[in-house]
Amino acid sequence: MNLDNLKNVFEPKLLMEIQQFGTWQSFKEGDLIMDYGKYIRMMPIIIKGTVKVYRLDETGNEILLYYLSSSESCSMAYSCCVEAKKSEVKAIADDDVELIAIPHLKLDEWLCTYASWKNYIMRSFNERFIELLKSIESIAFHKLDERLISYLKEKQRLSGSSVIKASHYLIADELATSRVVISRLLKHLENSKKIILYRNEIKLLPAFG
Amino acid sequence: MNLDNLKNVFEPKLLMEIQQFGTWQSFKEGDLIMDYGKYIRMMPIIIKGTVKVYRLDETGNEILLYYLSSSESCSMAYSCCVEAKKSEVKAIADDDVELIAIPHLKLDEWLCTYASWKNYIMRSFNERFIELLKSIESIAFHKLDERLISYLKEKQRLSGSSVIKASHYLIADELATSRVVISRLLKHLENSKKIILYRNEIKLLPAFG
DNA sequence: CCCCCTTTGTAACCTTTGTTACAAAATACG
DNA sequence: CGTATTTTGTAACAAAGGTTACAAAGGGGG
Repeated sequence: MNLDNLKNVFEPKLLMEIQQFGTWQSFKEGDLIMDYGKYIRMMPIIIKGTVKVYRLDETGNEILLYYLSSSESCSMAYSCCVEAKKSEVKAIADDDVELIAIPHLKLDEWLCTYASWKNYIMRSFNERFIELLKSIESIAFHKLDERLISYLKEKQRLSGSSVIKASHYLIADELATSRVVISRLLKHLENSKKIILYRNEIKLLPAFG
Repeated sequence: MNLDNLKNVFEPKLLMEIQQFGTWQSFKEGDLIMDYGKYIRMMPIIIKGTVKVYRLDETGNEILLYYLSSSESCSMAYSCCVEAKKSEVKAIADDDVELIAIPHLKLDEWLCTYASWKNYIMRSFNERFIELLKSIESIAFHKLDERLISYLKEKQRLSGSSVIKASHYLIADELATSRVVISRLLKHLENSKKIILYRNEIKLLPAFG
């Protein structure tokens, strides 16, 4: 593995430091990368694959915060590192994942020595922030059918494929509703020739938009 | 005005710098502190009063992000400063507000020179983050009646008073629903002896909890 | 090839929330 | 004091989403 994805993000000297001080880690689909309550001493930068980040709220609901993919990082991990706190999130490999873990001492150091690092961190925070805001907007102002469509489009964008592999149950879970409701809405979309349903698969047709 | 509120947050030397480089600003209830599209070159630290921070989403809905009160700061402003971007948020004084504005050059500098500053910034990000997560949780998993009760309790906590000054219309707006619905739910709460309704006022009774 | 488990389809019904419409009360303001 | 504006109360209805229950189809493993 190499750090080519990061070439446009960091200056060469910082890349060398990342190479030197970072630790390579590999995970297989479904692997638990980080769990609630563990101490975080490293911040991950995703090189390959996709990571799902969850949070457990006070009432025991597990909520999907965001997906991390190539060259992205986890703001929650960062702020945990800086404050030396236990993890409030759980991270699971959504497919096979390669990442490089940066020790927390370097996080601090680079903030002062590399402008590109500081910008990267700030941009990460901002992107996660905007991401959450979009979630709120989506839940607060859009009906489930619209949200489902956005969800499918996002999956399409992330995977680069018009065939989405997911069960109705999984989708329901990520949209915080029930399976029956999702099945109903998907069936509507199929009836209007926007998608075709298979077992564990949804094919988006050209008419899907 | 003085910086006593910040004594427990920052070390004395940093306090002096804040005093020296920060600019005092006062606003009256309802004043526009920051608007969409303006360049942000200062980060505010609230000394007195409460600020409401809004964001405009793609579909034109204005959404209340969070309240800022004493010794708190606005993470959105911070990341805007660092990336020299235009404001994506609007800030309105909820009552009379005193704040001290820190020029963006100092933001960067202090990050390296004062550990307490770095921690403050990180904690701010984290708090806003958690705040948003709570919003999502609330909207996604709780029914309107529960959300209304939380809303009233939060207002009570922030103002320190059991009498909440707000019209049904305002509440409906902040919970992203319609006035009629809020009136209905409030009337239920009144009928069950939890609150008493007046014009522009809601009195929380002991039974409210 | 059979059994089991997961996934999907569908109906019927209930609850919550949103909408429209209209009236009455409170307040602001000239 | 009288009129305009804002705020609140309420009814009646519509729509969206949640729940329960049950059947059928698909796939995996022995």
